[in-house]
Amino acid sequence: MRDGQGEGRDTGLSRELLGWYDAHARALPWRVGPAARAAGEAPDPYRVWLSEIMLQQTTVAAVKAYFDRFTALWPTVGELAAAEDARVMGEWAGLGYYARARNLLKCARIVAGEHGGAFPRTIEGLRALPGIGPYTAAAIGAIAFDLPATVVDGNVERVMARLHNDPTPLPAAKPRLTAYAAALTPKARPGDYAQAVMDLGATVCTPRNPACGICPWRAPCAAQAAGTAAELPKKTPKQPKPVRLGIAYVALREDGAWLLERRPDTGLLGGMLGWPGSDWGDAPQETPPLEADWIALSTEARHTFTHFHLRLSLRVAHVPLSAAPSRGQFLPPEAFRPSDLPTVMRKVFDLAATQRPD
DNA sequence: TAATCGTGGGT
DNA sequence: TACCCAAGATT
Repeated sequence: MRDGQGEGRDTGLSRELLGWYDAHARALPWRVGPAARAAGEAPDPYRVWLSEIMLQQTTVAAVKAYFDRFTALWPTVGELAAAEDARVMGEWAGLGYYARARNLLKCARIVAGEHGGAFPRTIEGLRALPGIGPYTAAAIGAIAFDLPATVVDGNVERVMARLHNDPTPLPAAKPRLTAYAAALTPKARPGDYAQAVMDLGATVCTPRNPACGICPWRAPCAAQAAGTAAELPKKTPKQPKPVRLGIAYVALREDGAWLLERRPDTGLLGGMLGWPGSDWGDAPQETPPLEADWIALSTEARHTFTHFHLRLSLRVAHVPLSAAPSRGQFLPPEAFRPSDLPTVMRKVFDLAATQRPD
């Protein structure tokens, strides 16, 4: 499909984009910018990996503080590998998609224990590690090791759909968009190029109101010519979110300890701390974790997950030192920070700590 | 293949 | 308010 003409065009396109990146690259805590890179500075594969895991389905703005905190606490993969599970899960709390944190630890321990602390330098080797899929393997390979790998994230899908004015809805369009992206990937500076396409998507070729007027790919863009850029990419309609109901129990012992439980490693909020409670469904049943004078709060906690809305009714109780719960364990104040809780559970804490029972 | 898995910000 | 979206992986 790619004849001599096409090859030349593609080389021109990547050169245009790299030139734009040299002038407009975002400065990011985990990034070695184009000037420093040209001067020979190499990125730290640990920092590249950590940032890529955090950035999965997560905005740059949300990641920055977590990245700074993690790298301050654990500057190397070996130190992260030696951390306690509960500590890492607590630091990840609030960032979401908690399987990432569990796989982060698994991966760190494999790299530290089986690879001498060095990340594999091949796409296949990276891809074999927990939490590293097709995108992340390509990103680490290109950015950390300058492997000629093609990254395809949401930015790249959008940029390619517009560049080729492809109306095929996602996710069905992904294989073709991947082929488009692969055909454009240059052999020179693949790491900078990968970051350049993503920067273009994040700052110019945005989902809404794309800034086509300042785009380095304005001339070759088929959607720009057709006037369809803002409508692409097409996506298949999403399923409506059902409402689920639940009950959460917040017990405060007289010495200031809170009754919390560690959720199982699999499923929603896996591996995180939470308040004991009912199942979440159509008709939750009262399942208090201990006998007490439970007081119902008038305000429920509302939270929306990826695929359902949750309304949690709250029950609070003050209990004596002799309290013997059937679930969970009492954590004294010095062993528990509200920031260790996933957001939905922190909402429960905030309501229980501030609402007056009635 | 399709469902599951979080959260905060923007519109 | 409600919906969309963000550097996806796993099963």
